Amino acid sequence: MAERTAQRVTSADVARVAGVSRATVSYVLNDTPGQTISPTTRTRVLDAAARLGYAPSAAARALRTGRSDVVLCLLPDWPIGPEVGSMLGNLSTALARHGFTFVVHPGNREDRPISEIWKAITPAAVIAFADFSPGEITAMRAAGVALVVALLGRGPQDRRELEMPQQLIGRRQAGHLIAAGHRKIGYAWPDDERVRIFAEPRLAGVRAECRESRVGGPASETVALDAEQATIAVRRWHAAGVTAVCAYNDEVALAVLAGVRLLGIDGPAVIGVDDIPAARLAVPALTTVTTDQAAVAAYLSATVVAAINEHPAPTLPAEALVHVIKRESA
Amino acid sequence: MAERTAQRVTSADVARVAGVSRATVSYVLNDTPGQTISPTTRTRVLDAAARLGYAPSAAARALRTGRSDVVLCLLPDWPIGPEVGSMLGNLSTALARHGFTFVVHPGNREDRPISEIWKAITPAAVIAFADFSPGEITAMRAAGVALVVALLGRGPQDRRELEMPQQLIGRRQAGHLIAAGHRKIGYAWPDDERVRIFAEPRLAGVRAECRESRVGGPASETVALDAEQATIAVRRWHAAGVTAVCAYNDEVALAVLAGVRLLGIDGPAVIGVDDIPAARLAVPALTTVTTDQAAVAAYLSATVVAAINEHPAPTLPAEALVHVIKRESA
DNA sequence: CTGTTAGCGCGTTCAG
DNA sequence: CTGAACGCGCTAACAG
Repeated sequence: MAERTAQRVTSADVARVAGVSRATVSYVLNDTPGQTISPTTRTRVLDAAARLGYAPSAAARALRTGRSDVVLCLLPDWPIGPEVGSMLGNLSTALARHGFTFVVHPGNREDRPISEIWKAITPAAVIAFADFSPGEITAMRAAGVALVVALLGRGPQDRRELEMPQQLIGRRQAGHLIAAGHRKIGYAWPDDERVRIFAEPRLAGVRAECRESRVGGPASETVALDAEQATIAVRRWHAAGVTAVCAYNDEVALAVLAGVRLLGIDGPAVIGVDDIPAARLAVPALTTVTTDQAAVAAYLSATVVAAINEHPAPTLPAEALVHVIKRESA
Repeated sequence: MAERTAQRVTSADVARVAGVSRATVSYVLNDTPGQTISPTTRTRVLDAAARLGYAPSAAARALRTGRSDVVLCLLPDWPIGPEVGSMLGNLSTALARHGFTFVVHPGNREDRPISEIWKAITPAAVIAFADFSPGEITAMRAAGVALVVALLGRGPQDRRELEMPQQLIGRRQAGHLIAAGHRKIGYAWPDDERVRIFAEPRLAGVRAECRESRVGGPASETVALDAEQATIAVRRWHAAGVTAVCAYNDEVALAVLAGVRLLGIDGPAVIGVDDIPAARLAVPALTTVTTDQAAVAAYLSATVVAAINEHPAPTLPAEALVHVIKRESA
């Protein structure tokens, strides 16, 4: 009995079974424009491929075409929550519809230079949350990466596709509080340097909204995720006459609420970001702001696809992107 | 002025600059055993490679060797929290130390057959949370994927590396409550079919611990993430004489606490899983159980590396893996 | 020892 | 619709 060495099925196998050349197999399977293949042959090839379970080697294709259908996303090393998680899931779905395979690299950037990563993947595009260095961008371009997107960051030379949505979050928070009659706003800044990249545009949004409404600009206090420590910030706001606080996210908001409770005062109104499950279970139930992650994902997907095909970039449907969920805390 | 077409640097370029053959370049760069290269030549090659910024084409290498250094992790479509996120980060770090590139695919399995994904990546190993079908496993093996691991699942033929830690979580929860004197335990089951794969082994752990301690086995109630709805379960437990509840995770635990608060009763003790930030901020502060994600990641990494090198698999240091964080709720 | 030549792996694509 | 070459790195066989 022969050994059942499970060999990879190649286009040569398909060609042999179908009784045609490898070139023909390629033309049929790719629907190559400008090549006319008789229906009979086409069927034979398709049948053979199906019967053999043929799967083209991604490596060979990437080698030949110089580009893969993989879109790589580099995650920063801060803890990602379910919100980002669901956005990535949506993005994956959206890109899949355009024939791209979406993968995420969760490693700390310090582990190994990011060049190691895209070298191992040969992606069509790279998406990152933080900035790239100019050298990195050059190197990637040279290696055939079609598109490099930095979602957030400071470099003026970069595209920052997520900057707007983040600012919008701050604006909506402040707008909600101001509409409720508050005239002195506080900002609860996260006690984690790593999320600064998100916190900055959010605070900028709050600031802009306050300025435009001529409301006492945000009094920013750093708030750790600890009731005891949060009391310090709460006391300061209290002394400064702040009546409402925009928090970086729901967790920080919960910390503020915990601080208020600990002090036993009739604290400031609080509004969070994300609508984590714990938000609606808190006392008082937390008013918060959510982003339509599916819409963001669709926008990012469209951006990537457009750039790879050298089409103009789509515009962000900014208005409908962020919603306030009104509960008891503000 | 010539066009500055940023061409990819290939080993041929390095060979030309160094004045040697491509084979020599390969030998030097890979430290090929059994080949002795003079220090002079070696330096010349290394220098040239460095100067040109040479990066071997992963595609070509994968094509030639039939294997890439990528380890692919397929995520299920349930929301992943920071805990899993940090585990993936640790796993990435650990695998990087062994020369592997770790990527995660966050897409829903319904989007496209998973075969599309590993075909596009040609990974050395695939890790998934749920089971693979036998057909999938065969296909992957045939395509050269060295290792296929299902972390959780039911197929007896699969490796289930994470089942133990999950059961351990349940055991620790129940053990803590029993040690505190409780004699009738409840279980708060999540209202999300997708996490069943985690919930089942955890509940099994609780059940086992109860049985061994001859304690009133877990009275399981489904608890939605809503205070109002949680009261139903709390009432039932109350009527049944349950004095302490193990929750599927911290969020479910918070829902139980919210239900208790709403009823205004002197509710059961509650213990969660994960230690999310909101746990310590709750009233009462939530007692919970955490898993040492770094240890799990190290173990998984070792498993993957061992399997790829066809070494025996390591054993899981089960004992030190799960810790109780005692707060006020239990 | 030191290094070279040659051919493979597999899908794509141009000239026939 | 086919033959043949190509993209790039690896490695067996071989010459100095």
